[in-house]
Amino acid sequence: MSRFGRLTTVTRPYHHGDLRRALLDAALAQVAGHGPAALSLRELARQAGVSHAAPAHHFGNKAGLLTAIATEGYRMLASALAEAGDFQEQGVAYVVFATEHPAHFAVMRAPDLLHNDAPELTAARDDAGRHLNRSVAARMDPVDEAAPIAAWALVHGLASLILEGNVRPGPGEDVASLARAVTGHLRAE
Amino acid sequence: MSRFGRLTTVTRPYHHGDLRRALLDAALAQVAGHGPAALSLRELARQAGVSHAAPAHHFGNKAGLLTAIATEGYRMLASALAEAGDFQEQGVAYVVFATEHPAHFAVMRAPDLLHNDAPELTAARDDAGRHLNRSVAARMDPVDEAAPIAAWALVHGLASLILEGNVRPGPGEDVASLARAVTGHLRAE
DNA sequence: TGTACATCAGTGAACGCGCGTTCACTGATGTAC
DNA sequence: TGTACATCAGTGAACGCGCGTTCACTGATGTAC
Repeated sequence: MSRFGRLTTVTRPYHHGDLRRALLDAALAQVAGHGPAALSLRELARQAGVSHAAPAHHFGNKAGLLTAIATEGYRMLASALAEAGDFQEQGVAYVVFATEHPAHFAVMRAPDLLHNDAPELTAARDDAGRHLNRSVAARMDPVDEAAPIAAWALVHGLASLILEGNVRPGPGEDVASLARAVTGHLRAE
Repeated sequence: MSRFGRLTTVTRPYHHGDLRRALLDAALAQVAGHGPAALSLRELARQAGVSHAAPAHHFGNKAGLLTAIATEGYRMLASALAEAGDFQEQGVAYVVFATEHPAHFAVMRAPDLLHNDAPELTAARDDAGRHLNRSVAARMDPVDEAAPIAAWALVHGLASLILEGNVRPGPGEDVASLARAVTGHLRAE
């Protein structure tokens, strides 16, 4: 028997190992299926094989758990935007992020369910906003206020349509190339 | 005492008058506030001043009520699209519909909560789709598959951003004029 | 090497709540004669 | 004009359920000495 034998027997060890992460992942699966409002802490605990009171230990309450997910989402989005080269590629990155992380995206859009003033959340959100503003400022005519709104609406709408099942990349096409084709329809300045 | 005196006394009459409509309106208010998933039939009944079992009488169950709302929404959208002159004005009409009827719009986007195969629902939805296709066919290059997707994404995204509180018409501007300015950024064919 | 102790992670019972749905019922209304 | 009857609208009690949160607790682990 290995020195970790105790951990690999059929009966679960008392300590989970990484329950926090396991709960987050179970929550993401639940949100992807039924939306953030329908999230149930007891169902999470069941999926993680843990008592129903355990989630409170890590997140305090439901809003705490969703706040952790939203924060994680904004951090991922910020780093995706940071890596994207120019303005159009940021749009592509936005669509790709939303479709690859639909549960994070949905939670980020449901501020009512979060501790919306939690410092780590607002910090992550501001960080993502800064990356966007940088490239908008670099490209847009500052007088035309509708231009950045149009750009944002286009990528936000495409992401929504894909997530809601109304639009799908064609054969041999991925989300990024579809997003590139669609954002190509924005008028050049 | 007028001949309707009985109906205007403080104690409620046994028959409501138009309970069906009253329940739909209360449901729309609830959905606008908390989304379709959080709709509670008992809360509706409370607001309509009626016993909690009364809604079942009119709609069977919760999905039946939401299906009635979605059907009504598609009918309104279809007639708004029918009245809009050209393609761009249809886009404007889409955004205006979504922002003027946010609760209908939200329910229409939540097919999981509906009796999605109900004949009156599918009929209304198909009708709205027909109006859209007509004007898309009249204007778009049939080879460029991304063009209608871009148009739809733009108006859908703008509607979402307004509804989520991320974008607001400027001073002296209404939703329609904002939508016109934004859709003007689509590349002409 | 052993032992005492602090700390952390997870348990399980209990609470009170609001919900959707069912069901036999009663009040009100309209219609046929 | 009256009366019997069918139909419709809404009632209220009851059911079983899953939920979030609290709380005193126990198991497991790490650390100081």
